Amino acid sequence: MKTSALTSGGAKTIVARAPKRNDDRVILHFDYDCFYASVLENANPGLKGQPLGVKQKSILATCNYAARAHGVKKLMPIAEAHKICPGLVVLSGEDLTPFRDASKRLWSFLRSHSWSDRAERLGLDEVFLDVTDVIAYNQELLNRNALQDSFFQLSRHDPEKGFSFDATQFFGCIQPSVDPKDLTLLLDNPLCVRLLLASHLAGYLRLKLEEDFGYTSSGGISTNKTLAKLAGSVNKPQNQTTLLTLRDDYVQDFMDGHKLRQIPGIGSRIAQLIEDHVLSISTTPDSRDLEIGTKVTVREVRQYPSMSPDLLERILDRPGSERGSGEKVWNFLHGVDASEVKEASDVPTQISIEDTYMARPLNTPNELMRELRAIATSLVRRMRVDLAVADDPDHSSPASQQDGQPQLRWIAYPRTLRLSTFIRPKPNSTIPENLGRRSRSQPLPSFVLNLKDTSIEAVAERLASEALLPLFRRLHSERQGWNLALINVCVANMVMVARSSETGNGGGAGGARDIGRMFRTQEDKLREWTVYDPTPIAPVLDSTSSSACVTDTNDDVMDIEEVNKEKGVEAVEVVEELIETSDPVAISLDSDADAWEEEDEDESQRCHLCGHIIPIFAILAHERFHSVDD
DNA sequence: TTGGACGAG
DNA sequence: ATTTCTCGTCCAA
Repeated sequence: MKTSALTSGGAKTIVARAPKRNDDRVILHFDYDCFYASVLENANPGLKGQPLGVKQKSILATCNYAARAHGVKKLMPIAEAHKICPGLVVLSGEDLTPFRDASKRLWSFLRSHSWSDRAERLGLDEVFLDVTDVIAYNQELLNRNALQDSFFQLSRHDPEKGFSFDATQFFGCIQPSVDPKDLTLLLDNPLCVRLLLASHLAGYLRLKLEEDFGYTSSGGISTNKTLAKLAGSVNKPQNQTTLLTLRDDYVQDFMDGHKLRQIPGIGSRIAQLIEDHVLSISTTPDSRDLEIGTKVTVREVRQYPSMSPDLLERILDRPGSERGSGEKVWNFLHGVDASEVKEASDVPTQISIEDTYMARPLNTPNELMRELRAIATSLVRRMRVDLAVADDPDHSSPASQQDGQPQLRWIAYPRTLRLSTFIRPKPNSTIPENLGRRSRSQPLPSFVLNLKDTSIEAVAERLASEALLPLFRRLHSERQGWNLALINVCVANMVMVARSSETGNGGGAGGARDIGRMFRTQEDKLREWTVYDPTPIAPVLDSTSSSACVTDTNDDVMDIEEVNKEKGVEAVEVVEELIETSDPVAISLDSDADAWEEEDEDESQRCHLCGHIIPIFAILAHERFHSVDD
């Protein structure tokens, strides 16, 4: 990297130049206070104020502040917690459903306040928000002659929407602390004004989280994700901190005070390697302590002789390590982080279910199948919750659902199924490290995507016996006695599914449209991915049955006509997937199928394998299902 | 595409 | 009775 020669007292030292920070953005970070415990308290208000612990298996995943006052800690064994806090109430937190639901609601609310829709969840209890454009808008509106009586506009279109605030001071804490009388001077600095506005937005949002949803939180305000998150940790709980990035030494002093391991993005592995180097510890095979990366500060690493991105790269260089990680760490040490807050998405990139069995490892085929079934059931349920929506087409036949259950349709589906296991380290092995963690994957069998007349249990049973068990045998050839300590089943490699109907309301920028991306439907977002509306061909058939998605080799989605033009191929050759028709029985039981036959015989053709009428464009994909399904 | 390492809560 | 249950990214083969 770039270096510059400095002369100090005659001796020349080569010093790596500090990277340049970009303060163009405004980033908020929210961290809900002891989230799991708060969810359970809200579900059962009688618990409020009492010491509460949340249990997973044999340990406390977390606890509220009343419990912490008694010395209870996260990840503490239950028995120990009861000893030091006899009145401790312990509830199970093994089912994550209520935590996921609450997390999603809070995230949806926060998300509606980023006009660029950049709202990223980190775990269930943290959210990054990019509010750059909201802040810029309000900066222009600010009346310098009446700062005390300012109004923050949350909407471009509805001037009523917003809140009053005093723009002569920050909301919450600031870092570093500044003389109040200097503040008027600082207000001439546009960056300072933006951070001040952001502190009030964060304060308002935290207040709403508490009043409207019942969750207190900690907040961090700065110009990138790393700084916002670290700032938020300065004053917790129930408070917020704005890190003033007005001068480079403000930022550097702030970073320098942290231990290496505290920097998000520097994990135990990286911290260990750097620490060993800085402390000149020869790599003795047994020098690992429990606390890793907590001995050395950012300042000490930074000031280590001839420290530079290149040196860091060499320190971290090992097979499989990320290229450019030297520069990345170097940037972190200086509070530089260009990573963007990712655009909000309703579709997860993967869903996994796992269970651990350390008390009693699995060893017999019976135990194994029981667990595979249980995990498969949870997984199929999660898929239907997170990847499917109720199919209520505005213009379709209103009397379509007689039974209570709304018909579901996929908004995305996974292509890959993966099974991972962990073998418990044997009683005595010198380095009981990994190598116990292994996984195998395969294409997801298409029957899992059948939403019609198929109970979760039935699908899960098939999934366990026809897919997971074979995968398991690929991992472990032994018939039994595996000493299994963990099973993880994951679906990944998501494919967005095209929408079938309701492509309307293109232009109208109504006022209601604004605040809400809150009310932005999943369909709205998926429109970007939608390439083909099959309604004209199969107007009667349930929309899921005829959804298709076209993808070119660059994964860019295009209109089918354009694909034809560009590539000179027939439509049938670029139809990538057709879901839901995998089960011929389901089709034949569908009375609508008759309508299809009558109306579309011209453009359809009989499948020579199952004898059903399939629209011409879908024949290829349909035939693929016959091969996949067997 | 697959399997693993690593980092986050 | 140290190892919960996830989710995401990146790399090499």
